[in-house]
Amino acid sequence: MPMTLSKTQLFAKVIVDAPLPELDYRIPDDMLVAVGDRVLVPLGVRKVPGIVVEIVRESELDPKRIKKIAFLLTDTPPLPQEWLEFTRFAAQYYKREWGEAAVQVLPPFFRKKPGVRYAQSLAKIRELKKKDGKAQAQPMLNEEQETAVEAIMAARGFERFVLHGVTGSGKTEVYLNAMQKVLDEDDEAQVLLMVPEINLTPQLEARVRERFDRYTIVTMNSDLTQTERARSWLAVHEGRARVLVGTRMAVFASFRKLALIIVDEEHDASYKAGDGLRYSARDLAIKRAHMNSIACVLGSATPSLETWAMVRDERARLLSLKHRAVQGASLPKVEIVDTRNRKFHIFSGDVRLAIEDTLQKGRQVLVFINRRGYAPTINCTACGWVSRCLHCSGFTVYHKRDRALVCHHCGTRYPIVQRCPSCGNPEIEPIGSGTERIEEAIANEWPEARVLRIDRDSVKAKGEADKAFALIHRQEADIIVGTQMIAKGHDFQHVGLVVVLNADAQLASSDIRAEERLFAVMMQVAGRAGRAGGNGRVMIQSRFPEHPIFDALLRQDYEAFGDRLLQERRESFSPPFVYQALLRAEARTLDKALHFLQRALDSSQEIETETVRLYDPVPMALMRLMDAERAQLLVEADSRAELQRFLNMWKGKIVAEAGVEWSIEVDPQEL
DNA sequence: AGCACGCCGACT
DNA sequence: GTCGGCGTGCTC
Repeated sequence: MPMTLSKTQLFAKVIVDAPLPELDYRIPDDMLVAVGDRVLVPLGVRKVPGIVVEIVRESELDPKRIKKIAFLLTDTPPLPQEWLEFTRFAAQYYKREWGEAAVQVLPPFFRKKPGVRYAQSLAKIRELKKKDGKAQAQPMLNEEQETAVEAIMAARGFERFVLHGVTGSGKTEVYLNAMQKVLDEDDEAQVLLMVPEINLTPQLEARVRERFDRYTIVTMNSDLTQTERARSWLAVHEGRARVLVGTRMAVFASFRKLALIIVDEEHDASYKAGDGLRYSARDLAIKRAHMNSIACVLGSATPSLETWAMVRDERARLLSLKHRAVQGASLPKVEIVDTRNRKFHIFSGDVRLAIEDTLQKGRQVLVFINRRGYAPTINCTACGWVSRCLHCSGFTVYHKRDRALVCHHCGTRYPIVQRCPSCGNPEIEPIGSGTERIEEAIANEWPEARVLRIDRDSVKAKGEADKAFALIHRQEADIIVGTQMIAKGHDFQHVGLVVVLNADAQLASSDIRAEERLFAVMMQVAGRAGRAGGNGRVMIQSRFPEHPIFDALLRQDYEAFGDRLLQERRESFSPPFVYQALLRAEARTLDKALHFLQRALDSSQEIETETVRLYDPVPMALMRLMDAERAQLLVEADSRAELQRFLNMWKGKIVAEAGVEWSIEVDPQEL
């Protein structure tokens, strides 16, 4: 019987970067398409990038409506099944379409049709070869570190570890050892080391590179150029790179053989994506480890309560580093300075004395204030007028140096007013203090000291921050005033005193996570003092010195702190004991946004559920942002599964309204 | 998401 | 009389 050469028509299910489900396309006879291939497909009048997720023999659709795949991108091997499943999970968990999530997390470079220059840079890319050198000498581990590494290596399949230890306890050495063992064991194995945005410093990268000289290491973060990012991505995708060090986006890299995931500073807020797919890279890292049956290590001096709850109900194994591994490092002495009866402007008498004493000893002082600008707002002394943004529902911040009133939400700048716009009074005064004002006060009080301010305004351009930090290391500054920026990732050898101003602002916050964040930041700030030579001092000014947070802080006792907060959360039915999602709406007017949410709330009545609770629509904390008025509706459930089940049913019932933009956020970090 | 189509208001 | 506003609907 003669061979029939008529080919069977095949169809590809393709995901694209749009809120659309999988779309069917005809595969041209001469095109060899596989699952995971990147393609260009016609969509409406345009051509868009897509990914083939399935190949089928039949389509439900009217054949006339099915278009052909326009182009097959053959520049990279197909995306592996594991990556497809992982992105599908992420999309469905965060209530987006698969394509939106998957295409968005590919490096921009791989979202377009290749040209000549593209091919050239790709060839250059592939020059990054898999290395195979000699083993490195390893620093000695102490007993705790040894135990931690052994526990991680003994993991069979999926297991969560929480590596808990203060600054200087040697967490990094544990990561590096575990990584090394995993890499040495299997010469295909790959490791993902995730770091917060601010921590991917050249210093850390250099340390990892030096240690893993024998392996190809790549990094991934938003500072890389498109080509650099593509090069890293491809090296991991093709298995040439064995180690990926990256920020939250790295969780979506495509691996050949992922064998270990480490999330450093897992409590850090930068793991949560603020736009697009609002994922938590830490949560997804755990899920990905689970899907790959491998270990996931979460490291922190101050674990998030979600993570601490895992430890306490034994979903994660706690590995504690209680002793300082770093030579010469000692715990700084923490003092709470009672400012209830303040008779001073910025620094209490004790703090002033301590600053002078430190300067005399030739050591540096770090002053930490969590607020940039000169003053949070300006105020008319006669009628009480305060400067506000025209586009947002917030005050504008007085920036003295720039001679401007700046909205920190939308960036709008306004000229300084000479007289009150409301009553004409020429006396207008700054209210409160930011970094600029503190800098000014210090310069007045200690005119001989060299003062350096570090915040987002003083080190705007790329590289300026590194220059400023270098200045500190060379001891060319005596007093450093700064925001969070100075708290993270940098080891200052000559700092003898850390002063914390304005810790109270966070204690007064209504955000349930404010206290845990304050604790984390203060532990971090405290870690800046006394890295070398001991006798480091930390002074925290507060009007609530009896607050229990300080008790735990004095003893540097995270466990007690975490347990107390968990207890409070349990009693108040708050996360991590309940699971939350928000339905958000924005419109030209608050009424429209609230109306939409009310309708969505009504539509939820039809859904049968016992444990899911919906709250009334309310304006958001920052109600107006860039001329949009915003409101939200909180949904709570006793389990993730219940919440997911409810959201899946609810999503289909929500009816769009003209002029109202809406979105669902799963596991919001702020309400 | 993008993009086209379509139906009402102020401009060369 | 046309340019352009954004409301509506569709994309395999």
